[in-house]
Amino acid sequence: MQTINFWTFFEIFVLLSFCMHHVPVSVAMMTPQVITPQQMQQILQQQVLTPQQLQVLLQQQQALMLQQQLQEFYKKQQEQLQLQLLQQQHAGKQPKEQQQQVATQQLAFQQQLLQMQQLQQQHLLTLQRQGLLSIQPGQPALPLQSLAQGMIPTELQQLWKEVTGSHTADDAGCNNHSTLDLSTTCVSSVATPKTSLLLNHQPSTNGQTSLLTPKRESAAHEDYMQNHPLYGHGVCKWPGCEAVCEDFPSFLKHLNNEHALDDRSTAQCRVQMQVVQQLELQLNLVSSATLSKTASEPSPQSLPHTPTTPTTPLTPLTQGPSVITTTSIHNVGPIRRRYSDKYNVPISSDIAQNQEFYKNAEVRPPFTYASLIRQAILESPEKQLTLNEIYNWFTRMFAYFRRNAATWKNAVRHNLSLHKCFVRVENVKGAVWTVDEIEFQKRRPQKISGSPSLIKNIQTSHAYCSPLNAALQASMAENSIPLYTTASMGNPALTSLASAMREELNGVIEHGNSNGSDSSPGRSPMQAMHHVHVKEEPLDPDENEGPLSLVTTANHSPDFDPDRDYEDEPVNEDME
DNA sequence: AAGTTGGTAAACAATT
DNA sequence: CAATTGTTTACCAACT
Repeated sequence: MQTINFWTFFEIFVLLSFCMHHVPVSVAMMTPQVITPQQMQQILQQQVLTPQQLQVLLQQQQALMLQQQLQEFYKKQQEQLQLQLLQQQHAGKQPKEQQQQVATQQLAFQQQLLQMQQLQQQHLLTLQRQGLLSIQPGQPALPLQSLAQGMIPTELQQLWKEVTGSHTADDAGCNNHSTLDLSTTCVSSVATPKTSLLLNHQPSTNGQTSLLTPKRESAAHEDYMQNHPLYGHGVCKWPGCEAVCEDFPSFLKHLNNEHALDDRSTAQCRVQMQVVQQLELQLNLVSSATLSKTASEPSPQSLPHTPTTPTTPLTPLTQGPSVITTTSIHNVGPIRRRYSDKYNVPISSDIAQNQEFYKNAEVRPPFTYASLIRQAILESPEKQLTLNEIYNWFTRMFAYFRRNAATWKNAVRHNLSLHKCFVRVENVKGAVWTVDEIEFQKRRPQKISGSPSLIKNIQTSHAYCSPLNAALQASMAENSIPLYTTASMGNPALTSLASAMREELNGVIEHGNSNGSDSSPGRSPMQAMHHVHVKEEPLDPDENEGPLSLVTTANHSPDFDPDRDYEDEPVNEDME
């Protein structure tokens, strides 16, 4: 049965996604007004935000994405329902059971939608309270687009810089992880006309629309304390927490202890983004599968990039003002934080799906040099590259590496020499570099931090539940994220997704085996799947990347000239 | 607290 | 000769 095959793939894919803590990307592609997960990730990495700001940002993003989805979803839901039923009736082959099943699934979807909507409204309320979304009575209601336009990355960055840097005297309030008081300065500084976001909503009547001013700071502070977005009715409202806190100070203490910006909360962010992505993916697939059910399947690669509607604008990341520019957010000083290892972002799919982003935005790719070099080599047809070809890959793929060439080229050479996983092979016309995959995996221990119960949940529940649902439940339970996808998400129309996953799966299966005796608690079944032919020694777990089966397309950045020498490009480091 | 890992800088040799 | 390629050491910061 095709359906069974599909679910098998789907199941594995979902598990894989969560095991890898894969940062979703297609959301950003399809709803370009929203911050990309990468930008979110960068924000996380830079740790310029307090957990509260992060939470707000996350909620904001979710609200935006959900709102954008909701409008179209209703239409498509109806469309699809009718079309499917029609098709099935005409085909006459489907037993009534299946028709009923389809109808049930439609219902489930709609329930899910309702939950999303409720969540969204909750988010919006929270945002209003926070002052991040100001609803101005005097202004005419603007279409959703204008809200989205207020969310361009640069402005957000500016916003956060403003928030975190505007009051060094009271810096501990906003910028220190160890304290959680989102001071009124934070609130008032974001609630400026410049940065306030207009929402296509009726003006609220509860007085929350007024902008806070410095004069009202103390009063506002009181107000804020009473209206802390995460505190209400003596209960912590962090998603899924609901811890009882007698008073506000104890709540703050609780917040500080339990919801600090650590691996756990960032994992929550990722999972939530993932959830949204999965939902959107489903929405997209439902509609596309409906439209092309009898036709050929859409190409797998095109799936994540297919716009929801033909009118969806191109990603603003490639457009003027929205491009993340050097002056806006380029990293100051050396970045010593490690990304890929910590967050287990699969480099191949990240790069593949965010090619345009990395090509145009001067954002440092969240991977180590070693990972990038390996990626470059493995992407090549012969799985080998000369040093210069590696250089070229860097500059071709990443705008970030079109500057400070001396620095990163030195780093590349340094890495090539230093790491055993890079093997120099003498060639007829010089030398090329190859990757010793075993060595590479050896030196990259991986953990899924503190989630044995997640593994357990997945293992025990995926067998009999809707796979995605089970994985979501498990993941969100682990990460204390409320379940707003309780409705069954199964839908036969998602078949086309299977082929998209097959590629990734092929890579995984082909890739790995383990010594088979791994029973460490923090290990996921998917990780175990990864080691297939690595038997020699007790290796550390994989990186979960698999052999790069998600092939990147070869379109070059329009503004990148491969012949140009970026080495001496004047860098506007300019004045501080 | 110590060890590990990764990024940067730099000295230097070998090769082209 | 210069430029490129490759090796190595040192230091720092983040992380475990």
